[in-house]
Amino acid sequence: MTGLVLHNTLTRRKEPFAPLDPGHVRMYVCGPTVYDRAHLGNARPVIVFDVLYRVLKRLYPRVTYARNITDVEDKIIAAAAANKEPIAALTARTEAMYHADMDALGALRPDVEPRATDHVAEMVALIEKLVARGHAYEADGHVLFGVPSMTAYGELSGRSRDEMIAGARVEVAPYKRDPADFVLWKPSTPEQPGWPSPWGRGRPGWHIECSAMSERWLGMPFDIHGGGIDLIFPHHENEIAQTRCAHGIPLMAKVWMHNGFLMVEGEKMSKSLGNFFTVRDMLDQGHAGETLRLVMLQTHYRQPLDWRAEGIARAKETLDRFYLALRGAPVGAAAAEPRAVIEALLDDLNTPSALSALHADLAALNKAATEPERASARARLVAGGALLGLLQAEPEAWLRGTGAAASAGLDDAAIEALIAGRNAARKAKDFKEADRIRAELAAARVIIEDGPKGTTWRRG
RNA sequence: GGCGCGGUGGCAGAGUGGCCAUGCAGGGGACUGCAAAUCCCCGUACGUCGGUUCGAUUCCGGCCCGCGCCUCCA
Repeated sequence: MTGLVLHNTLTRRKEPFAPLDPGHVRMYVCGPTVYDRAHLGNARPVIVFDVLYRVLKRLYPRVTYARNITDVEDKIIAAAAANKEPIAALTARTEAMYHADMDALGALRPDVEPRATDHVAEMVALIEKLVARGHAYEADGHVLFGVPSMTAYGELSGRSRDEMIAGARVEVAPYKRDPADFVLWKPSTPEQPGWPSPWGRGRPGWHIECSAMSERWLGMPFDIHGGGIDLIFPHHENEIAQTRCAHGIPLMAKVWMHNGFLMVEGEKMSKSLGNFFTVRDMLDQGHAGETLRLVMLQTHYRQPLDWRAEGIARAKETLDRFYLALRGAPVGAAAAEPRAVIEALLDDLNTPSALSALHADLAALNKAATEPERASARARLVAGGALLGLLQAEPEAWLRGTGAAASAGLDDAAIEALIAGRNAARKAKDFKEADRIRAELAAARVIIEDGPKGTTWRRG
């Protein structure tokens, strides 16, 4: 018994987490469709489930985290055509950018990142099984899942087939036997990417890849399936239908977790509103990945998150405070994570509460009197931060700043020279000159602090 | 229309049937050449109307407001 409690969308409540195999926890999270840069909304689940991954690794001997890469999809086809480049070139480039951006956010790489195009055979086999069991049928070159064939359809999203049809706003394709049926396989034209199948050359529908890849890499059933709240319906509902019906099992994944929606300045992020930001946009504006990560973790994962410029600035200042304390403390032996941080995370990943606990540890470090006490308080803070994927940078490097923000103004040597000049003035009691130099540094966004051990500086 | 989520102090944001969130901002103090940082102290809250209860921000119901999903959007 570890004490980990997670909110399960299937039951709409928090439940104690008990792995199917206590020796091996298996988690699947829906990954990117690689046709464009990852935006902030894509980044949220990556960070949320990265924290869960860290917590699970801390609690269990073995964790397998799988996150797919969707590299066949109609938006990809359209984007490649617009760029006049081969699909494989687009997906490979986008995947590399995705990795670079998620690495910048401090997200650990999953244990496996299966690509859809590497699992077409498994998808075809799964669809054949569904056809054989009477859950799918071929019509007009498509293979469709027959929703009425599954009585339990709708358990995750809490909507019945009738409700879905009643609310449907989209015209039903004529080849569907039932308006709720969804595509497992669709035909490709000669220009479109396609694979041979019993139903002719074609490509997979959206949902089937996750059914195929989660089974291939995690086995069935597995422990945790995660993604954004907007994936509950139809994506996850349909994944469940496919997997359960293909195998005749009552459960695909034990716990289904969904992170809340991300808004920007109170509005839905969209290209038409001009508030659409990619992770790279933020990094290019000079924000550190760790700052962006903290913004995400300051709100509980199931709550809606309002992304605001104000919040980014505050998160940066918060990290400055932590790193300021870490810089001033001696490095000692590694320590255990603070209990309060762990307990907050065990309670359905309550990261705001964990951060609150981390602030208490920060205060403890600032108050610690002796060097051994300071070393141990520092180690606890770093260990607690590690669970959240924070505070792992070199404090001096963090405080001096990185990238564009650091190189824009005075360089390190110039700053040191000015500080030396100011200290000479201070020694001579020429405080007017000392203050002038301080103002000069401040104008270059350099903050200096006179301490008992001399003057330190950081970029604000 | 159907399904679901949320409305907490100046701001962000946890949480709880009766006692503290936390951070920022603000006020006071210590320290400092002055600052900065740090430490100490302080104020202000639970959309609305009812109900349950000895007691509700916390449970239940109505209402108002905001948001998400409803066939390929994380």
